[in-house]
Amino acid sequence: MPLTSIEPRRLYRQIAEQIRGLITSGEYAVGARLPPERDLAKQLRVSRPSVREALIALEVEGLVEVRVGSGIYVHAPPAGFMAPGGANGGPHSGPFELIRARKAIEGECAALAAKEGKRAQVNQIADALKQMEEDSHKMAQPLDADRQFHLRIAEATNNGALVHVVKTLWEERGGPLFTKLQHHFDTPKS
Amino acid sequence: MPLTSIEPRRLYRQIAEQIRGLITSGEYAVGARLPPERDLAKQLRVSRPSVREALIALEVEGLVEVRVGSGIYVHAPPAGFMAPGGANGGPHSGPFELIRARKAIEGECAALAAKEGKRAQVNQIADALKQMEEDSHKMAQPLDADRQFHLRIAEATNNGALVHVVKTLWEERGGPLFTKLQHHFDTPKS
DNA sequence: AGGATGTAATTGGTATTACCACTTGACCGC
DNA sequence: GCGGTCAAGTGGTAATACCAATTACATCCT
Repeated sequence: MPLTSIEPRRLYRQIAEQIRGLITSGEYAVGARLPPERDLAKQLRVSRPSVREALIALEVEGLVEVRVGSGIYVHAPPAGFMAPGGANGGPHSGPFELIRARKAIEGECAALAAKEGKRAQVNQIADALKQMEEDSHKMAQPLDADRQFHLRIAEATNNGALVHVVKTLWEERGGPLFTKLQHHFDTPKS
Repeated sequence: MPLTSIEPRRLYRQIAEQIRGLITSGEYAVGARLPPERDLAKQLRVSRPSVREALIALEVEGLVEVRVGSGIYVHAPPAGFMAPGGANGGPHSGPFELIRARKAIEGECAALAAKEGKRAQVNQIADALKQMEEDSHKMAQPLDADRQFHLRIAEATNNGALVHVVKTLWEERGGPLFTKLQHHFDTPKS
């Protein structure tokens, strides 16, 4: 009984997500030094290696800069995945942007996949779609199957860059500030 | 003469570099499973946490994919370039993927921008376009202006997520292995 | 014999601990 | 006042242990 096929996101991604949230929410401005690794580990109730892994991920993304013996500093805001200021009056920046971006990009993916896709890949898409329907009947959130569906389409384009983009956009889901808003719009309609 | 500011590169970067080399040199083809973390640590004479940090960096870059309990697999080569020993049959996946991805996504951006864009943003786009023409007359590579052009279009969609995606795809350019190939296809035609 | 099933080895994930190198700032002597 | 020295703080790396998931193999039942 495949209930809700969980997706155990790895710790370092969750931690990175949290820290990313601290930065983008304005908690730590550009140039500011965020708490030492040991404090972060204690606050987040995780081990220091895990925190380090998250920080390395953020460093590769160019979000933070690590200065040996000094600390970790905010390097550059991601230039607008979400609202910059904490108490700002941003109209509809947030889940809406992600959803519309996904809509646009995944639409193009489908078009490309239709031309480039191979038969096996089409079958994978069909499988994901069927799985999604089954989950829907079980009153379960079809999150994972939905993700699989769109991911398979992206893969059918035989374009690694597109796959990466789609994957990234999906991972932005589950963010610290999104989830509580996201499900308002995620009623079975897509 | 400011000497050479030494840069004690951190271990995980050196390790990542080595593994990256193993991948791009064809030692490990796409889909292949590279040695377990413990073996890598032993071969490289470093600790497992360091290897893990390097692997996470590579994972963030999209080079490898880790499957829990199974192993680490090569996900997508940054470019299917002129490696002689490469036994891959991929046609020409590499810069082409990026260019086609950009074409698809930026096309959608333009459509969205046409609906959402404000007048000032349209002017910015026009400015970037003019700048690009001027650069072209100077026989200069219109790289930056070109980037500005597409970036302005993305910004005109008022969608931070799309801006980020476009920016990311452009940054993939200038990569270590791309530049020397890229300009073959970047003749003034886009 | 063949398929289903359970079990053990492999492998990544996380935690704990310790120690080293570098940076930084304060303190002290000149 | 200026310079050097030292100590506290912080990231860097290592070693180890244990857990969880996967996979392969052996086993058993039909």
